[in-house]
Amino acid sequence: MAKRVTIAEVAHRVGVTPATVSMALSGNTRISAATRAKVEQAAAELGYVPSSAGRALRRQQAGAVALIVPNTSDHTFGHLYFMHVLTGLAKVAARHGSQVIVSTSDGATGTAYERVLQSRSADGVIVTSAAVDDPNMTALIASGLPAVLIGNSRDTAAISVGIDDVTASETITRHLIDVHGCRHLLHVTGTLDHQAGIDRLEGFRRAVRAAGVESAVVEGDLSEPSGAAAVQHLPTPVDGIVSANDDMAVGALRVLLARGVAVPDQVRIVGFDDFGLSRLTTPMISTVTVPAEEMARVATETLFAVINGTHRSPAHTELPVRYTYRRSCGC
Amino acid sequence: MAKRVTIAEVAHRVGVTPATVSMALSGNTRISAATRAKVEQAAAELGYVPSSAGRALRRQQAGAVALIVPNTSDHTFGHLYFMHVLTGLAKVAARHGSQVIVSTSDGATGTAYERVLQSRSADGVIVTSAAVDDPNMTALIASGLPAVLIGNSRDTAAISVGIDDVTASETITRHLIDVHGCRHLLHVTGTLDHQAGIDRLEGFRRAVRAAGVESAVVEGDLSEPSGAAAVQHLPTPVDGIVSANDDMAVGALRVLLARGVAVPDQVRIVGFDDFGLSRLTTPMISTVTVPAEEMARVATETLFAVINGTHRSPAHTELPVRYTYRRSCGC
DNA sequence: CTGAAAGCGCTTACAG
DNA sequence: CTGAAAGCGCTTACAG
Repeated sequence: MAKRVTIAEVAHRVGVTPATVSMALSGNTRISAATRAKVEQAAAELGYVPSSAGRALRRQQAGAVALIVPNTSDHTFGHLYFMHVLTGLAKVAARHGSQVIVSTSDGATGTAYERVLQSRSADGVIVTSAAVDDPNMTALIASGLPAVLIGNSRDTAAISVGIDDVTASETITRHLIDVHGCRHLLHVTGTLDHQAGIDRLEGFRRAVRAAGVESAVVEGDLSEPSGAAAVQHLPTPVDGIVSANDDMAVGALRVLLARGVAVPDQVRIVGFDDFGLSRLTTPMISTVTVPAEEMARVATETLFAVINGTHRSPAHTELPVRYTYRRSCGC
Repeated sequence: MAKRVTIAEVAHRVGVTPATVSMALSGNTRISAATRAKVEQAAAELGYVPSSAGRALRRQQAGAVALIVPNTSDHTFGHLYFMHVLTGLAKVAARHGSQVIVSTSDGATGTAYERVLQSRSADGVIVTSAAVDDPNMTALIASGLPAVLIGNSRDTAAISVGIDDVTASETITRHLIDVHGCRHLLHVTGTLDHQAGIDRLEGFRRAVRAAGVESAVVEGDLSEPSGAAAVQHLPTPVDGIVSANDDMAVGALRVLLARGVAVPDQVRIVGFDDFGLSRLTTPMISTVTVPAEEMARVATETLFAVINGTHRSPAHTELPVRYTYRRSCGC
């Protein structure tokens, strides 16, 4: 076990007080250039790294931000999504000299993020994929602790970063109708206790209503099997499927191909997310590219603004999506 | 900003000293049951959560472990792999009441994990995917700080958890030869500065040598494009491909299918990892299922043993793999 | 048995 | 301008 070097040892070697070392290393102009040079050299020689605990206790801030991962994220969607989010978060946190804590909110502990915040392990949290009216979420927002939500929330007190799911869903549905001439559309929904699921359904409805085409809706749960199940017993002949995510689109695609249905010639399929899956299938899946990493970057920048008191008023930032048309819609 | 409750406030409300509160909450028998009950109630009412910084400073341990993520993990492989690792790590850390820190070792900072350890932000680290003879890695191991490696290392001082890549690669190669009658094999290697790449190549060589079949080797970099490139200009007619990971197998598969080559009828393909991709292609890819999450669980349990002084001697734990034969090899 | 001090490592407000 | 104390919140070793 390598010994840890304290500020006192650096001070002793240079022949100054710990306070001087602290100031020298933080670039306080009160310390002469000569002293600073000596302190810096001694610190380097000894391999001094400030204790995060000592610093955190004194400064009254942890020097870390936390990403709250809901326990419901065990499938591939979750994996890819959270790595995009984690990547974006990590980049911004590094830029702010902050550590990243990943906190799993397992059912038992319940309010994992409250503990993270109250123990001051983290100065703020990024929360994502919360269900609408999740009591933990509303409590968190009400508590006023620094928190930024990735996604859309009805809570007007929330600070959040998201996309316009209604418009995105409407747009890609209209693409099937207007560009590819679909007249019998099926929507496989996401989880309808999440705002994204609700909004993507709403966008679909708007598009089919405006165009006056036939439509059906099957409720899914974002998993690949639920997408497969949704097309097992089609309620009606269908020439286009709008899936609320790519995983379900993969499931639907697989079933159709196995059944000898030509995609996109007989049935066109579009998905949502573009976190990695949609490029792997044959045909590749046309989808709404959700900028997860950028959402995380913006959310984390916002979080630091909240922590530093720069940002106060609740606000929602909306990021643009891209539409990535591949083979599965006929493009 | 919700105010933070300190142990002093709990003590004040109950009319005891902070020391008594600390002992009561930790279940110290010195405190009477009656007092403990009062303390617990007051703590609950006030919403007291111990400060992690205060506790860390006093106890001289952070109450956190860190996962070091190399910067080279930007592709999907990395995403899926690290989420498996992170999932396993998080479960074990939660069981030990420890936080999880994710630390990106960006090129600039270089020895990110040393800083994490020296600043005492974490009590130990899990490191993965390090290159053979990575100087940072050898320095870390030599430093004696608590660290467990996921993967195989030549460093005899390292504590590590891995699989037998040589045998796994040999076994799946022999499967192509013995079960499916392949006689002209191609190996697309992983990065050969990583032990896994070296070992998987070695296993392939052993199998083809023992069986006396023709073979060729193309060096890849674990990315899907490099798998595609490997089969663009085949050096020789090939009836079986052993790819050092699934991403490259996907790339190779895609090129062959686009060229009208039947898989598995004309060319059989197998991969490595089974982190999620291999089930998405058509045909699905036969592969070696690497138990990434379990490796992480075992590694993290070992890490806590090292931190607690229970585990001292360097050791390597080897976990079994599964062989998941799907459509791409003809099974 | 119990009360209260000491001290973990740091930084900044204060005294000189 | 500079030296050195105070104190962040906690836990345990010590004094009584």
